[in-house]
Amino acid sequence: MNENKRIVVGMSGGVDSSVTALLLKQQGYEVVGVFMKNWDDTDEFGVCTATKDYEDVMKVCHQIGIPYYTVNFEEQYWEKVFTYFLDEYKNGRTPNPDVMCNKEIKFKAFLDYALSIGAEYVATGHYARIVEQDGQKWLLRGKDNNKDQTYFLHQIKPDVLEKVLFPLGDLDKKEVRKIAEENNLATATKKDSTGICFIGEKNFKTFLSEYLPAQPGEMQSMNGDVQGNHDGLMYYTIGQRHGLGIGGEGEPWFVVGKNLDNNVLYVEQGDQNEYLYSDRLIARNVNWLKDMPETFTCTAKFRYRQKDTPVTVTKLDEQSVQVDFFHNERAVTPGQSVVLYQGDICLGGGTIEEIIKENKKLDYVG
RNA sequence: UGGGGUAUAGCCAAGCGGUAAGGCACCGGACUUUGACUCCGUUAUUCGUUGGUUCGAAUCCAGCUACCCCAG
Repeated sequence: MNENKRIVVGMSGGVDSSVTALLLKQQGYEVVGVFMKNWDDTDEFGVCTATKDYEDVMKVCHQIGIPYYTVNFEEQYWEKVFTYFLDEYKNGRTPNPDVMCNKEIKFKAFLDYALSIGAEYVATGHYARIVEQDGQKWLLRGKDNNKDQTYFLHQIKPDVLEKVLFPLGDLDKKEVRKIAEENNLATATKKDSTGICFIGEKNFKTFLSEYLPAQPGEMQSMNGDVQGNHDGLMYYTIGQRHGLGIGGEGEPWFVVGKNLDNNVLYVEQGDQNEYLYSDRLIARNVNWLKDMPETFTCTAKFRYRQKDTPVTVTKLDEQSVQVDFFHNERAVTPGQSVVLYQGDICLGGGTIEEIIKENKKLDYVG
């Protein structure tokens, strides 16, 4: 029944997308493996480090018996993702490039490409589920809650769900590894990739310094005392502990904010420090994956791999919301995403713009 | 140039004659498709320096050096 349905699988050269392609092939689809090249990461020896990944894609596709192609989105990636990435850092915020990559590249440019070559669906190795209920498709967390990636997917448009398959959504990571091993896939024991795709193994600071000028300045505690010097505000994010180099007496020091005008990084001592906590945020660029009323309660995540926390959401307009936390939250950070859930259903989410505590906007978080 | 005090890892800091705690920082690793957080682990043959006492000294004594405090 699936014989004549063509599916394009986004293949990264990792075990997840390999198994994705395999499973769809076994289900009888006409599967095409496509490797996305979004970044020219030729190193100082003239070797493109994506080459190794593409070799793995080729091996796996041979094993499965499907055709494979490369598609180049470097231009779109630079324009839509990397520019955003740099702009956010320039403004002292902490961007989430992977969220943007899913929104603009994987589930827009890449999807359009797939449809243009006659594909009925695009599939990826994300740990997330799409289910249909009452004639509507909803995005659900992956069954393997530990690997759930809906946080990164919340910005994709609802109608995109009609065209996407996540075959790994009902599997645990362990099962995926097992399937890969049983089928002797070349990527069966390949280590999971982490880190920003275009930075890879490189040092984050070194990478960023190649694109943005660093402006060293003072680190101050909130009372104005100078505690040390920073290498440039963009290298730090709210709640960060390491890399400050402040030793001495007492508890560890954490970044609690930044002042772009004065080029000051604010630091305070102790994981429980009051300056790290807030009780409300304003988010914009909200994407809804489910119709919701003007105000409702649900749970939210402010960072990937964080536990859900109960909140009340109030729509300010179609694109922005106010989110009130039931309990004070630590290190909520502008530029990161707030993603809303009801049970396993991902309702959508937006970009954190303002942090508020006791009705006062926290200006120091930048 | 009178009196008193302190000198232990990058920074705090235990130790008080029996063979260098701990915390912070740093570094390494785990975790992780952001940046972080978190977790685990390593890090002083040596206690400002030179001598002395002792079976044995970071610990006691003396000289020297540095810093601090009080008087000047």
